[in-house]
Amino acid sequence: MHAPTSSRISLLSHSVQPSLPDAFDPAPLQPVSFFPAGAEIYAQGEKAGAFYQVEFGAVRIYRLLADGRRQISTFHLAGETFGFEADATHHFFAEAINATAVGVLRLTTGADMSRQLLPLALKGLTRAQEHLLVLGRQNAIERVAAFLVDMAERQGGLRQVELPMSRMDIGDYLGLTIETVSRVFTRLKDKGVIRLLNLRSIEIVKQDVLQTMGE
Amino acid sequence: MHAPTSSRISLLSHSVQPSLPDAFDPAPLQPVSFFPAGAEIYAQGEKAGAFYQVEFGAVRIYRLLADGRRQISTFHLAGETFGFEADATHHFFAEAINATAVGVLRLTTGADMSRQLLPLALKGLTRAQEHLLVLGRQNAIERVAAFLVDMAERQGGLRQVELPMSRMDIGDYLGLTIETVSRVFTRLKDKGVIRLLNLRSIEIVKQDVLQTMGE
DNA sequence: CGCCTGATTGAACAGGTTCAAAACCAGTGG
DNA sequence: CCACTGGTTTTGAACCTGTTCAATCAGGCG
Repeated sequence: MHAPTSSRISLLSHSVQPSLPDAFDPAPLQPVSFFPAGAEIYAQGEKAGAFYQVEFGAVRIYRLLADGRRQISTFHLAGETFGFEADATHHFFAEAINATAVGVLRLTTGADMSRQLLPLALKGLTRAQEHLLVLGRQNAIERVAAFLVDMAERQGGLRQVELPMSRMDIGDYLGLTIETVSRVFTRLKDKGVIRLLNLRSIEIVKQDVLQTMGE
Repeated sequence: MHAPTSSRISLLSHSVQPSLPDAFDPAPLQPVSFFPAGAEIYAQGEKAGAFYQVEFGAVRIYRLLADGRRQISTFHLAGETFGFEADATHHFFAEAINATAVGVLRLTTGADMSRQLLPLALKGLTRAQEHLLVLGRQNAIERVAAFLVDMAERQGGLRQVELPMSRMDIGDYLGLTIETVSRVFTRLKDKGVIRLLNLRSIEIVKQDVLQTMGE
């Protein structure tokens, strides 16, 4: 496991409790922890008790099978919140995809906390259930299309989309191999639906076509 | 849309608000609504604003693609609660699988409500994310094994498991066709892992083997 | 400039789907 | 009680999409 640039443990056990900011507050939370690319933020089985807001960078949440197969359930981009669990244990792994900063908040058990967390939990639940439809019933092209549309929306609906993650990550998110992801990108490019500006950024040329494919 | 045996609308718009029972209370909630097999409890796009607890029977929660492909995200058995949404709109369909009774509760916006709902939402989130691993990374035999183990656990861990739903429902839950589901059942039977007592109930003979296959 | 990792492309393969037919089961009526 | 009937499930065979294995290509960093 990688160590974050500023010790995670010391921050989590920080004895001075900062005043509770609004979970939706776009301003940075305190304290902030930094993780280099690939660093583990928490592991499955670890004790939970904090939650996190991405300041910059990107985070992948995933689970593993015994033989190493991996399923990424969500990516979290700047501004998004993650880390809340049904019980005191983390059921998933969280890793920084790139150099990432996350605001860390210890959980209190207040009613306010519930009121703030519930909308986030419900939104996450809806997203997860929508992703089930993609994995259970859509083919490779539809999966990639849905992924690109989602990423574009989360980045403000611009034509140009930044993909902070590798093909491997995309594959493990969409239940595909890297080869298939790569082939689908090529296919979409040849059809003139997208343009590959470089490995990590694409331009959506035919928004409507992509939209239709992914639903 | 099927009409429930006692009108859903009249129950939902019931002007007398019963005292709020504990969401975890195993005793029947009031009022109770009855639905015959296949009846719609709510539809995607409908206004949300109530939640439900299964008294007896079983419920499927699902989403559709434009061409009719269906993904069931969850089954709810007796005692389980469903129907909470991220906003005022239902994002999924809910249908009775068999003759089913559900307790109906109108939502209030209190802090108590948040505190009661949050654990349910978080549990649902964890379940959905675990199901993502099944759909994204497991093959047909592993999916069915995981499903049977889950159903067995939810029925008290007994050897004999009742499957209230059709092969079609199981397929749409596991992202498989009915033919594949049927073939896997046959394969598991031939291996001596399960016995098919009748179409809707199976006996788990080799619990350990099934367990290992599904993880 | 060269190396090393990640991405792309190619060809053979396999698991699950599709299409089709037979078997089974539950419910109904004689 | 049994036969009929409609729908569901099982079984079979051909097919297809995505995987696997392998080689080439590209790009970032020392």
